[in-house]
Amino acid sequence: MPKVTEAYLEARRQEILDAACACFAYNGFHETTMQDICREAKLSPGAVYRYFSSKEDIIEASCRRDQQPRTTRFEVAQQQGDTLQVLDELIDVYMSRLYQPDTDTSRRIRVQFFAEALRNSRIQETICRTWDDVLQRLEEIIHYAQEQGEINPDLDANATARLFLAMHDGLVLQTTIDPDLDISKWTETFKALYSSNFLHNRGNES
Amino acid sequence: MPKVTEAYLEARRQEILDAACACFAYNGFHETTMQDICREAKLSPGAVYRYFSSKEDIIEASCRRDQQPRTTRFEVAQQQGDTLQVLDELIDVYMSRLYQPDTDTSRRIRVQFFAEALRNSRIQETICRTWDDVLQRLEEIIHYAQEQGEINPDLDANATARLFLAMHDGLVLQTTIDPDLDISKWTETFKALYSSNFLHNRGNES
Amino acid sequence: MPKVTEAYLEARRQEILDAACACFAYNGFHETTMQDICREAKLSPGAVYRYFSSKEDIIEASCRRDQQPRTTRFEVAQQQGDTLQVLDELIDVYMSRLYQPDTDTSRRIRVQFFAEALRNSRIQETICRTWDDVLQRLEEIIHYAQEQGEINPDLDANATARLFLAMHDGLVLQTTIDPDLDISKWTETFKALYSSNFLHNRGNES
Amino acid sequence: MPKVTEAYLEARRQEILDAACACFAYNGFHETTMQDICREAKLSPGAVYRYFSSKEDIIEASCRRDQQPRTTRFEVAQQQGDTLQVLDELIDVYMSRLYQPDTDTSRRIRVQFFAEALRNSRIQETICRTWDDVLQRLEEIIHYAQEQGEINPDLDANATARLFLAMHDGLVLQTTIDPDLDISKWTETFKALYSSNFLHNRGNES
DNA sequence: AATGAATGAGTTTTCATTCAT
DNA sequence: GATGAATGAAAACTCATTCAT
Repeated sequence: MPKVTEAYLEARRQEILDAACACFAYNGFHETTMQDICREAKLSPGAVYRYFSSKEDIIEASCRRDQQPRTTRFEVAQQQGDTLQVLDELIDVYMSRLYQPDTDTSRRIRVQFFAEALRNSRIQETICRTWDDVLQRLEEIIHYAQEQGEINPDLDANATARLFLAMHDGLVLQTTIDPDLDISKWTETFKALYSSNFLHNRGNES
Repeated sequence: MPKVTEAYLEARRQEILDAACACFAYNGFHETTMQDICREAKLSPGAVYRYFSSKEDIIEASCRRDQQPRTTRFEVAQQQGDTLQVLDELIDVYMSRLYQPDTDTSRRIRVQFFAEALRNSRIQETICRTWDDVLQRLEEIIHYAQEQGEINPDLDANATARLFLAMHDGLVLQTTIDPDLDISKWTETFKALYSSNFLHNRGNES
Repeated sequence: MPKVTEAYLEARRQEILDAACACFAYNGFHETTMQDICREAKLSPGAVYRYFSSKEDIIEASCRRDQQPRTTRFEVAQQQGDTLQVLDELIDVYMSRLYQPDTDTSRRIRVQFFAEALRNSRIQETICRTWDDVLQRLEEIIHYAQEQGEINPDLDANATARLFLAMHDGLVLQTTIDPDLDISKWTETFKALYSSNFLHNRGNES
Repeated sequence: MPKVTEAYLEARRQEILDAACACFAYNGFHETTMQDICREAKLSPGAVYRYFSSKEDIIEASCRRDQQPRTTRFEVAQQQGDTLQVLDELIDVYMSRLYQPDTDTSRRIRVQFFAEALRNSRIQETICRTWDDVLQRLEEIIHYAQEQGEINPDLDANATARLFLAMHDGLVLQTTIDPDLDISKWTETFKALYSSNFLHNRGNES
C-alpha cells in the first residue's frame, strides 16, 4: 500500500468533513442528510461510506477535528511561559476570533456539539477532554500569577480558570446566536477582570 | 360555553409540555418522536395535536416557557434595588441551581435551545429577548455600583454585564455537559471578581 | 314520539346535508372532513352522528337527494304529454340551468358522484336508477314523435334517448370543469338536431 | 455519465404510472395509497419517490399521459382531411372503444379526472387543453362540411362540435358507470345525427 | 474505487368515530 | 339531545444505508 494512497485517502476524508461541516453549521446535524453531504462533497453515498462508517462517525470525526486547534493553541501558548501576558495574548486571539466572519461556521458547529454532547458520549468525551486540557493550562498560568503576586493567592486557581473558560464559551454562544452584538469593549473588560483587579494586596488597605 | 374550563385546557397544555421537556432533555428535539411525547404524556397523537399544531410548535412553546422564570426572577430582583448585594443574591440563586439535581432537565433543554436557535428564528428571538432583558437589569446594577464607587467607572457597564451573563451561560454549559465538576468554589470566586477587586480606587500603583 | 320531533329531526338532517354539499362541491368528498361538515352545519361531531351513521352515509344521502329533482322534473314533464314540445321545454330547463350560478354547487357535486359511482355501488345504483327513469321518459317521447312522423322511425328510440342524455351530461361536465365556455348557441343547436332534421322523410334522395 | 440510461429511467416512470393507474381505476385517487402503488409497481416507497415528488405528481402525470393519445388521434385524423368521412371514422374508433374491455381502465380513470379537475387546477388545465384541441379539429370538419353543403350552414359550427364532444364524454360516463348498457345501436344513431339529417336543404320542403 | 438506484423502517400528521359528561 | 375531548389506525413521505454494476 503506497504512501500516496494513504495521503489521498486522508485528503478525501478531510474533504468529506469539510462538506459535512459546511452543512452542519447551517442546518444542524439532524437536519443535514447524507445526501446533503454527498452533494456538497460532490461524491456518491457509496463513496462517502467508504471513508466513514456512518453519519454518526462523520459527526464524531467533525467534533474531534474541530477541537484539535484549540488544544494545540494552548499547548503552543504554554511553551511561551506561564505569565499573565500569555493569558492576555490568548484572550486577544479568542476575542478577535469572535469578530472574524470566517470563524462563524466553526462557532456554529461548536454550539451544536454542546447540544449533541448530551446525547452522544463520544462527543461529550471529546469536548470534556479539550476543556480539561485547556483548563489545566489556564490553571497553571493563574497559579504562577498567584505565586508572582499578580493574582490573589486566596482564590481557587481551578475555579478561576473555570470561570474564564466559561466566560469564553458563553461569549461564543452569545455572538453566534445573536450576531448583532457589539463586541468592541469585551476584550478590555475581560482583561480588566484580572489585569490589575485581582491583585491580592489590594484588599489590604481595608 | 366550553364543556371543560379554560384552566383545564391550559393544564393539559402544560402537561404536554412537561412530557415533551422530559423527552427533549435526554433525547434532544430531533431524536424525540411525537410518539415519545404521547407516551410520556399518556395521550394519543390526536389529543396532543389538539393542543399544539406541530412538533415545532411544542418546541417553541417549551422554549418560551423555559425562559419565562429567568426574566421573572430578574424583574423581582430589580425591585429589591440596584445594589451589588442584589447581584450577590442572584449569583447565589443561579450558582446553587447548578447543584440541584432537579434543575438538570431545565439546563439540558436550555443547552439544546442554544443549538436550535441557530436554525429556528423563533427560538433565537425568544432566547435573545431573555438575554436582553437580563442584560439590561445587570447593566443597571453595575451602573449603580459604579456610581457608588463600588466598581471602576471606567469599565463599560454593558460589556461587564455581558461577561457576567456569559460566565453564567458557560457554567451552565459545562456543568450540564460534564456533570462531575466540582462546583463548590465557583460562587465565591465569581463574587471575588467584582466584590472588592473592581474597586476603581483599588489601584495601589497610584 | 310526537310529530313535531319527527319533522325537527328531518329538518336537521336536511341542514346537515346542506352543509355537507356546500363542502363537497368545492373540496370533494375525500378532502372534506367531518369537522368541515360540523363547522358548516354549526353542529358537534356527536350531533351529526345522531343523524347519520357515517360519512359514507352522508355522501349516499346527498346523492339520493341530489338526484330526486331530476326524476321529479321528468315525471311532471311527461304528464304534459309525449310531444317534441315537451322535449323542447326540458331542454330549455336544463340548458338554462347551465347558465345559472346557483346550480353550480349542484353540478359540481354531480360530477363528483360520477367518479364516486365507480367505487360505491350504492351511489352507482342511485345514479343508474335516475338515468333509467329519465331515459324511459325520453324514449317514450321519441317513440311518440316517431309515430307522429316527426322523427325517423328507423332510428333506435332507446339509443337516440341515450345520446340526448349523454349530450346533456357531457355539457354539464364541460361547463362545470371549464366555466368560461360560451353556452349561448347550445340550446338552438341541440334542438336543431331533432326539431326538423330527424324527419324521416327528410331524405330528398327519395 | 449516468449509471443507467435515460430510457431506463423513463421506462421506470412509465411502469410506476401503469401501476398507479391500475390502482386509481378501481379505487380512485384518494382511496389509493402510496403503498398500493408501491405494491403494484413492486417497488419500495423510496424508489417511487425517486421518480415522482409526490402522490399529486403521479396523479398529474397520469392525467397528462392519459390525454395524450386523444390529442394525437385527432391530429392524425385531421391530416386525412376535413370531410365527414373523417368524422365517421373518428366515431367508429371512439364508439368501438366503448366495447373494448381493455379501455375500461382508461375510461374509469378519465371519469375520476373529471371530478379531480374541480379541485386541482393542473388537472383542469390538462383536460381543458385536450378538449380545446379536439374541439378545434371537430369545428374545422363541421365547417368544411357546411361549405360542402353537407351540414346546414346556419348552425354554429363550434356549438355543434361541442355537442358532439359532449355526447362522447357523456357516453363514456354512462358506459363506465353502468357497464351493462347495450351499445350496439349507438354508432349508427350518432352518425344519423349528421350524416344526412343535417342537410340544410332538407327544411326547404316545408 | 465509485456510482446511484433501491430499500424499508420510521417519522409527522390527519381524521372518522366514540363516549363520558 | 348535545358536546367536544380523546382515540388510534393509517396516510404520505424521508433518509441512513446497502449493493449490483
